[in-house]
Amino acid sequence: MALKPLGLGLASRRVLSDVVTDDLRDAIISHDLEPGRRIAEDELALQMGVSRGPIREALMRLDREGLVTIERHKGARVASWNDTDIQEIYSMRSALEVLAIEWACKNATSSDLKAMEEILSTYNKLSEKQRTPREVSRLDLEFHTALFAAAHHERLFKTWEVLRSQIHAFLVYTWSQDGKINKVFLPKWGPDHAVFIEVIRNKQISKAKETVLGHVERGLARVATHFIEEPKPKKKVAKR
Amino acid sequence: MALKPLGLGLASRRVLSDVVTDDLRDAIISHDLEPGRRIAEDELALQMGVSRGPIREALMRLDREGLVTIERHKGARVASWNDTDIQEIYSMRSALEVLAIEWACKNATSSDLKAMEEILSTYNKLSEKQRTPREVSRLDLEFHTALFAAAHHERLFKTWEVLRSQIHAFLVYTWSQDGKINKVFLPKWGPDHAVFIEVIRNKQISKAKETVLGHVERGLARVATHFIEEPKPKKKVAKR
DNA sequence: TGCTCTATTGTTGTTTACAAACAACAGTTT
DNA sequence: AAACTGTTGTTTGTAAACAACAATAGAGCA
Repeated sequence: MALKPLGLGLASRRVLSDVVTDDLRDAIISHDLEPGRRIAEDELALQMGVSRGPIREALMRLDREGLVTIERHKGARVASWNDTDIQEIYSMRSALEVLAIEWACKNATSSDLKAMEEILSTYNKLSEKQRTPREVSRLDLEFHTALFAAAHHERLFKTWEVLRSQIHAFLVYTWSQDGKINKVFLPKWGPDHAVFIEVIRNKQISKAKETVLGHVERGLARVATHFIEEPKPKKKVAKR
Repeated sequence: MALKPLGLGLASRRVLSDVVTDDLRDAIISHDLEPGRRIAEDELALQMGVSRGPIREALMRLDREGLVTIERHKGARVASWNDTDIQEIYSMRSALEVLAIEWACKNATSSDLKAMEEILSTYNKLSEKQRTPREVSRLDLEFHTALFAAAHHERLFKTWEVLRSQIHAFLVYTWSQDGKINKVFLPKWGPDHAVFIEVIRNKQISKAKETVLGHVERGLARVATHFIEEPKPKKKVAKR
């Protein structure tokens, strides 16, 4: 059984369905499993060396996260994205992040701010070569996750986690396809996010909201161009 | 096996875990299962005449909906509410409904508007006696669900469904405890919601947003008073 | 050739049985 | 009396077998 013996210091004991969920999520985000691909419980169970129980549980969770789509009696497939999805995701993100930064202004502790600063400084320490799409998108989402954590709003955080998975799923892929966007975007990443910390610390709620809105909208603009070119990600019926 | 042979005309075939989920949800919302109550899989399985599989699935879904809380190796209990929860829920609701009505202004079809009007007229046809807290809260949530449907925003709708369950879970209970609030609230319900339909039809986005914001905030004010009196819903360790 | 019906096959839904984790208790030791 | 330790009982996590459903291919017929 493929249990990782000693991973990070985890709060609650890891259980098989957790392992399966995380592995599957990684596989989807890294596009090892292409969008539209069918996932049979039996096949996956055999491949991962566990029974179907934990697999079913993992698939249900990923369905909730929007990374797979389960149809009754028909099974699961990896979710695929079109421009409508992008519009939905980013409009949700705007609404949620505005709420998040509002609550963060009220509730953020100094350790919350410190956590955000550390992510920022981690980014600044990266060399140009280390700033791969994969790594930057990871740090980007980590930063925003820290923002949501600073809001101290349980339901908001859970909702963000769902959205984050979906964003992650197409962000790595999208960015890695576009060299020139990265050229203009990467240098601005640091200063851009430094503003977040500042407005939260000073509790400038209305300015904070504006900052977030602009930020998310620029993010959408970068991503959207990709999904106009690629008209309809035709559902490919993938064979194993 | 306790399958309801012919329920409503359902789109996809109902499966055991669906039945269990719906029954359990109803039981929680109607307070047949009091907040904090322990739910053992075996016990429930025996009681409903199904095996633990569907039960587990149902509990996981209701955990996602926020109606039960699952702790690893410790099982599930019915969620309980305090004033912090109320603040979280209503702040989320504001953000979501503003987004919803914005999208509804852009995307609502005439049949969407008709659906909302019909709920309104159903309400108006109710006699005073029929306007029980249970019935009114059901219609209220149905109306707002119609609003979210009119937005034609899949992810927004799913997020609303989660929130709706939670609201429903304490709304029936809260309202049924307070006679005088209903006296001033019920007569205004109809006109209040009629405005929604009007601003959507005329696509008055900014006015629509204001309308929604005020509406939700008044809702919060009504509910919040209840949770100030009742300081801490002590976790009662309920025996069966 | 084209259609319908049936049988087959592969997949998911459900059940049952077993293993592991946790919680409560009793007995022992200090 | 208090704290530790081993045991027992209850409950969840996992596995494997069985049943039901959906899709498909092929036989039979017009």
